[in-house]
Amino acid sequence: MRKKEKITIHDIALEVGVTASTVSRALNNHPRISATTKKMVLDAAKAINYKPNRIAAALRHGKSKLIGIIVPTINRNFFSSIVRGIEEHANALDYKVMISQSYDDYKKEVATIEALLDARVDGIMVSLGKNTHNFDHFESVLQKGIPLVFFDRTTDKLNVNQVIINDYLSAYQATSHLIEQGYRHIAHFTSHMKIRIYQERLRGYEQALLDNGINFDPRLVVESNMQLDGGQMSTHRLLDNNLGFDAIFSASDYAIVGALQELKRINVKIPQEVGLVGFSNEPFTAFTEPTLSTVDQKAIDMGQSAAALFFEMVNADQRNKPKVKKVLDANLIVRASSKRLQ
Amino acid sequence: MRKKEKITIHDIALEVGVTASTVSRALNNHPRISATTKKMVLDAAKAINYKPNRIAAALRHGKSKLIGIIVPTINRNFFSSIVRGIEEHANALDYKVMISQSYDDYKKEVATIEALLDARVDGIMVSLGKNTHNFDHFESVLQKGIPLVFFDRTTDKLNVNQVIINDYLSAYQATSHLIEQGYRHIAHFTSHMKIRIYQERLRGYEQALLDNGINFDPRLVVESNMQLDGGQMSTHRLLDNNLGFDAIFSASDYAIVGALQELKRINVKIPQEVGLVGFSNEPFTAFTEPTLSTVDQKAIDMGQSAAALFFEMVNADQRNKPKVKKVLDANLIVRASSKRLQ
DNA sequence: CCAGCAAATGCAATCGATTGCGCTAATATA
DNA sequence: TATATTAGCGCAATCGATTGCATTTGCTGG
Repeated sequence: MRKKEKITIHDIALEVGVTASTVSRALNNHPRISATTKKMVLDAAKAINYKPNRIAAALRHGKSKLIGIIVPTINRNFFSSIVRGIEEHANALDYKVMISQSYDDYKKEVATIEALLDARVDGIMVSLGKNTHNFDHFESVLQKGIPLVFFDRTTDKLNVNQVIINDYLSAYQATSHLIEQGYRHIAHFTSHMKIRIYQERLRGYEQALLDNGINFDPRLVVESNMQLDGGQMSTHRLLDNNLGFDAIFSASDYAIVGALQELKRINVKIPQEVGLVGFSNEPFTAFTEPTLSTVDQKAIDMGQSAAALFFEMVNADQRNKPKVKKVLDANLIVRASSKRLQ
Repeated sequence: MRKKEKITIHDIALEVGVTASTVSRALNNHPRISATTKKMVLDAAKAINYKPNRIAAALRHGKSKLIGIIVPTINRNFFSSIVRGIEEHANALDYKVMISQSYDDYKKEVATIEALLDARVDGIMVSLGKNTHNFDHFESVLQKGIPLVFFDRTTDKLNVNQVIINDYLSAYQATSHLIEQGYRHIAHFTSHMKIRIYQERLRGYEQALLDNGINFDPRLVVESNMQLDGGQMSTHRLLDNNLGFDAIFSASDYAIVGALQELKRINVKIPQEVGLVGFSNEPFTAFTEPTLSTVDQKAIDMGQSAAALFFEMVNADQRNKPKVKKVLDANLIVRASSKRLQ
């Protein structure tokens, strides 16, 4: 079984009796090629099983039809769903997607940007790492005129297109929900205050308290890494300081599970004694006992929006176009952990 | 701020006063280039911030330095961790990774293979979709001589390199563990019997029963989609048929959570009355109440092994090399749901 | 002093597709 | 009928890096 020769447009040209130029134009549906020739070319292409070499095309017109995506970790339902949304939109337009993970490591994020530029991607979509507070590595992307879209973990220090959810409003609604359920001493689990989403969620939390005549007590706001153990530690801090909280609104589902575990360990009744609301709608929030209320971020929508924004940038004339910030609404999902009325 | 001209080896050549050929060879550390010239070229390259155009290189020597990965869904800790393992290994060798999801859809899997071939990837690594029982789409990959590695969800109908865990042994150990804990009527949740991993896990389950003098009762083996609802339905089937089971070994973590929920709903005590063991060590198994015993598949190891296998194929002379099947050992993680002794 | 050889580099083709420009022939316009 | 258009296609350069085959230079040995 000998190796099949690679078949190129020249083979089609030979077959049809025209030149490669004509074949190329025919394949690209160029208006200056007659319908009959086009048909012959298309038929011949199919007949000899021609596959265009995207690499050659990419070299010629500088488009790789590749989009680079960087997320902190793909290993989260939220991020993998966003990627899914992007992929769906991109594949429909004949683009492929390259995924990289920064693991919340600043250096890796920088290196990944480099790698994507090396790979000559046509655009980059990023959700920032937790430790990224310097944005120089994106400047070179912008300078090269490569479309750049941020989603979810974004920054305002850079003038770029971004897609986010209304973190402020979601937090406001989640907190209001707890208040409606009769909780009054609501704690808040959060993370690095340099990160926009945590700032916003805190802001929504505060405003909801304010609007309902509840005093904001900074001691009830606890920072951690937002992982399971972070949630556990934060819970202990609240307990140890004897702050008498009766609910927790956490900016992360992982942290709220940590709280749930610790509270159950000391026989605190959920939701009767303490109400819990998380953030992200990770699948496991439906698996816990009791099930956890949380905020669904409509990840797939976000991915599709981000992709849509990207393709707008690709098609439109980009010079001096003002950058847009697309804000999606999230969805509070009320489950057992915060429902104590009725 | 005008657009920076693209800088190529010709710019370096001009700078140094040699030709592009020499520059190319110098950059690639060709032995016929003098050390001094090499140094000058390297210095100049750095000075003018030269970035090689991988697309051009790819076109010339037919290597894209891209690896395509296809998984059913990235949205599972197991798969995303495998991808992480592959990525780590690949990036270290200056390869990039393109991830695609088949969503367990046969047609999408076929289309994705096409797309990856179109993108001229240098190799493909696949975990098969649940509904893939025809493998013609891989034949064209093999014919083109493109390295192909299967992992986890593999098939023996194709002569390819593969990386799997010892599903048989893991199931044997999990079942044996339940028996040691005093359970005697152990049910098994499984899925499509066309899929290797489920065959193997069933086999291990059976053999463990046999070796411990327990009768194998086919009515205790329940097939489902292995999702949460599948686990719930399977549990009801067991209950409705009044089969008097006292443990479940599930080939999926999702299904075992479904069982856990249903059993708790009717006040069955876990692990006192019924013991549970899942498979995959999804993160949420540590979040449930009680925590779930499960089998850890060492996903990152698997990814790295798969990548290692791939690079062996790339480097070695591939003709007629016998295909290898790399079998990794998994790890039984005993948590509360199956620990009733002591 | 010159053939002989090796080291170092240049020349030019090549990978496959794209595209500006030009050419031919057919059709339209005057 | 002569000129102006236009449709349809070919020529050849191009994208940037690579590489087989020269070519040049320098050195060794006879």
